[in-house]
Parts: sequence; C-alpha cells; structure tokens
Amino acid sequence: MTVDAPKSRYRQVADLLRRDITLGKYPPGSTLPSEQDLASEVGVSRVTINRALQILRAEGMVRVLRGRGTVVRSVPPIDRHSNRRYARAAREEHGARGAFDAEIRRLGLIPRSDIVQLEPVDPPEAAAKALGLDPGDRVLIRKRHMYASDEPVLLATSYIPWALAEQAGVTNKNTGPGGTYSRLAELGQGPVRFTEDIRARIPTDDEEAFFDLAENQQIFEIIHMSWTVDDRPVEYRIDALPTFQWILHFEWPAEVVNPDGRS
Amino acid sequence: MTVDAPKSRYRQVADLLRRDITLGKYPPGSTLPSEQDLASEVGVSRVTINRALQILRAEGMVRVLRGRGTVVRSVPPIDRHSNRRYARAAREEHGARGAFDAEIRRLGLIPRSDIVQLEPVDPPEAAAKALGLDPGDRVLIRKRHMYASDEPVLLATSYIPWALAEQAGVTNKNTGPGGTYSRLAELGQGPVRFTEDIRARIPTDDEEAFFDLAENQQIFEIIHMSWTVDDRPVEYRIDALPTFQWILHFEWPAEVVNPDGRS
DNA sequence: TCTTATTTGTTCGTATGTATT
DNA sequence: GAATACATACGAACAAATAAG
Repeated sequence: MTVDAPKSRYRQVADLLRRDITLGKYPPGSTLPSEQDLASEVGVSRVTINRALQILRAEGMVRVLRGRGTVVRSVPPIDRHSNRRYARAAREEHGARGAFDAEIRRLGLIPRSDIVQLEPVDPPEAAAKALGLDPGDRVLIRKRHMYASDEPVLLATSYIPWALAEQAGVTNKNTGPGGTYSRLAELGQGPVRFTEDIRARIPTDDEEAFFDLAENQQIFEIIHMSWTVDDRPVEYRIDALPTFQWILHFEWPAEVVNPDGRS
Repeated sequence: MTVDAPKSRYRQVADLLRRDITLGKYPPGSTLPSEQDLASEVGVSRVTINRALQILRAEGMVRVLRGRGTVVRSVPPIDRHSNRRYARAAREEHGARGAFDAEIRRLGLIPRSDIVQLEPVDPPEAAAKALGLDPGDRVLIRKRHMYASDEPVLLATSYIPWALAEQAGVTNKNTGPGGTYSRLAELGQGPVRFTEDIRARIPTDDEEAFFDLAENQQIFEIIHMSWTVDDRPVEYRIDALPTFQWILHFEWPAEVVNPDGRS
C-alpha cells in the first residue's frame, strides 16, 4: 500500500457519483440532478462535474441526453459465447439468429435484428484481401442492426463472395433452415473452422450515431471468418459491439492443436 | 453519404493531428510542438488542443509526458493467439514463457517478464468463488509484470489453490520444464480445457500507473481459467492488457461442441 | 542542491451553441 | 417562444513534472 495518490477533483467527483449510484442513491433509470445543481452541491464548477460525468459515460454507467439530463443505465452485460454461437446443432435447432436470440433472452430482454443492407457490392479492401478475391470480384454485403429491448447492441456486416452466394441461394433475406452456413454446407463449402480477431477501438462516426456513444467510449471490433475444409475463407464479417455492454467468452480443449501453416 | 455532420473543434483538431502523424509530418518517436505552439498555429485555445490530444492518447497514438512533451508512439499491436498459447507442444518446446516470448519477438521487440509477487495469500472473493474454495483455503498468488522492449504490455495475476501448488511443487520461481501445467499434469491434474472471459474496462489506479495510461484509455481484462479432465478449475488468472496494443486471436472447429451443462 | 524556464494537467468564470421540454 | 440542461470554447491562473543551468 502506498500513500493515497492525490487525485484530481473531477476524478474524486466521479468516484463520489459512482459510489452514490452503486449504493442506490440514484437507481437505474433515474435522472441525476442537473450539472448545475451537482456543481453547487459538491462545491465545484460545472465544467468539473461535466468532466466527471465523461468518465461515467465511458464506463457505460450513465447515459447523457442533451437538453434532458443524465440517466443511470440499467443494461446488464451480455455474454457472447463465441464457440456455442456457431455450433451446427445450435444453428439448426434455433435457426440463423438463434445464438443472438438466446444471448439476449437469457437476460430477459427482447432481441430484434434488422437487415439494413443486402446486395452485391464492390468489397472494401480489407474484405477483398482476407477473402483472397481477384480485382473485379464482387461480394454480397449483409448488414444488420441488432437490438436488445430496443437498445442498439450489435452492428454486423458480413461479406460473402457473390458467385458463391448466388450458387448457394443466400442472396435473399430468407436463407432457409439453418441459415447461410447450412446452404453453403449443401455445396460442400460449409464452414468447418472459425477464427476471430478482437480489438477495441474508438467508434467511427456511423457507430457513434447508431450506438449513441461518446468519443471516449470504445467498441469491440470482431473480425469473424469462416473457413471451409479446404481451408478457404467463405465469409468475412465485422461485428461492432460497445465494450461496456458485452463480455466475450471462449473455450477450447488443450489437446486440439491446429497444425496450420499460417503465421 | 449524409451531409458532413458539423464537428466540434477539438475533434477537428484531433483529425488534423492524426492525419499529420500518419502522413509522417510527425514520425514515430518524435515530439509534437508544445500545446501552446499548436494552439497558436491552429488558432484555438490551449485547452482545446489538450482535449484533442486526449483523443489521440485514447487511441494509443501518442504518449504524453508531463513537463516534457507529447511523443508519437511506435508500438505495433501485438497478436495474442490464445489457442496456440496453451498448446502442450508449444509449452514444452519453448518453456513456460514461450508464448509471450514468441508474440513479442515476432515483432522484433525484446520480451521481459518479472515476477513481482509469489506467495500464499487469502484469495480475493472472485477467485475463491471461481475456484470453488472453502472459507479459509489459501491460494498461491503469482503476479507478473511483462514488457516488450521495456514498454509495459501485460499484467498477469494467477491464483492456484495452495494445497495443489505445494503438492505439485510450483511454489518457486522455477517451475521446471513445461512450467506449472506440466507439473500439474504429472499429478493427473493437468488442464485439458481452457476458458477465457474478455471484457474492456477503465484501468484501476494500479494499472494506470503501471501502463502509464490516461483514464479515457481502456484495458482488456481476460479471466483465464484452466480445467482438469474432471472439470474442476485449477487456475484462475486475470490478465490486464491495454486495448490499443493488443489484438486477440481465437480459432475453433465448427464440429467440436462442448456438451457442458454450465450456462 | 537550488533556481528557473518549459511543458502538460487541472480548475474556474464566463459565454455561447444546441437539444429538449 | 421561454426555460432548462448538456456541449463546447476561451482566457486566465495555478499545480506538478521535467530539463537545463
């Protein structure tokens, strides 16, 4: 134990407010006193209160609404179980959106998923490279907005080579029982291996608007790829998730070592 | 494309500086002009410059040193390949610190790992619960500071039931060839399954000091657990990693579904 | 060691802009 | 339109860390 590092005022105020919230002085859904009132109460300037609230925003503890006030958030973190998500059994049992549905319902919330884009496009560079496409090759883009009880929680954008998508008949909203993966499997192009690369970053302007984030909040960016038995990629997907409302779960056996030559 | 959303000044300044950095006007390792100079140059107040720099800090693009200046960072993101990390073959080939070593050396950096704590202690509540300990049971704490070319990049704290640690003879710094897991395996308590729960959060005061972070930066918190063939946990570990310097990689086969009853 | 200049960190008062009620 | 509430911006001032002498 060292001596208490002297803390700046706005951080002390943040600690104070966090404590008050967790202790129930301001229960979930309630509105905090205005910044002006808090300033008088605590004895600091309004700018300092504002800065303290920035921290609580970054933590996802409050939601600040301009002109209205600052409300205490109530969203429990959602567990994303990556392995379970793509198990063939789970897919065929619950349908294409089964995994997301289950993740949300488990918390007593209501899942919703809107397809906002579904068409052939020229792929972004990262997708073209990852999928090993030739110049001029097009892809099927499939972009979804996903909600938990009307709170936006996930933005998923997937890219599949257009030729393959047409052949598999997954260019419509309804991809049939088991979803896209099952259609690909019927062509002998079903995924047998998945990879995910995870990083955290500042949101783009789009994401900031969709999730209603402050620029000091971060999102998980998950690059999800599906591989065939021939070790060829058939899907490149970017999932964007606000960090404060998700916990990512993985599990794997110690023995199964993938020989793979890629580094 | 919508009309350009009008951006606040500090964000425009952040965009400007980010562009200058990526375009090479301020190469890695160089020092930016002082906030005062930038303020005059750009034509905004110093407070606005300061706020813009907060954003670049959160992105890990610059490192701000009070009294000295603001330097452009040069650390490339490190790839953490979780599955490969705990493969038995990799462990026995490279030794206990093999995975971390390889991750760092791959980038041309020099790895270092200091054990800063290694002793029996009363477990924190989360660890006791996760390990299924009885009240009064102690644990071996093993806390490590890890560096890449003297930059702090990882803080690892592991907890192993003390009785088990003693029996396996892993209470010293030198745990022998293959490390702790190999000693446990010799007792029939070797891990056969791993789980990791990942979230991102604001750093604690300790972490902030160790990594030299601003409070608007976030860290990955990875709860790593090792399970025996009897499905009992033998290790509870918390890894803390600044989000901006890591990419987490996972992969798994589509077919292997773990039956497990836990939800 | 002490002093001074430089540089970033924090805070305030004040003012103005924008969104909501 | 008026009142309320958060967002941004500036200038000024002082605190704290560092570097140069």
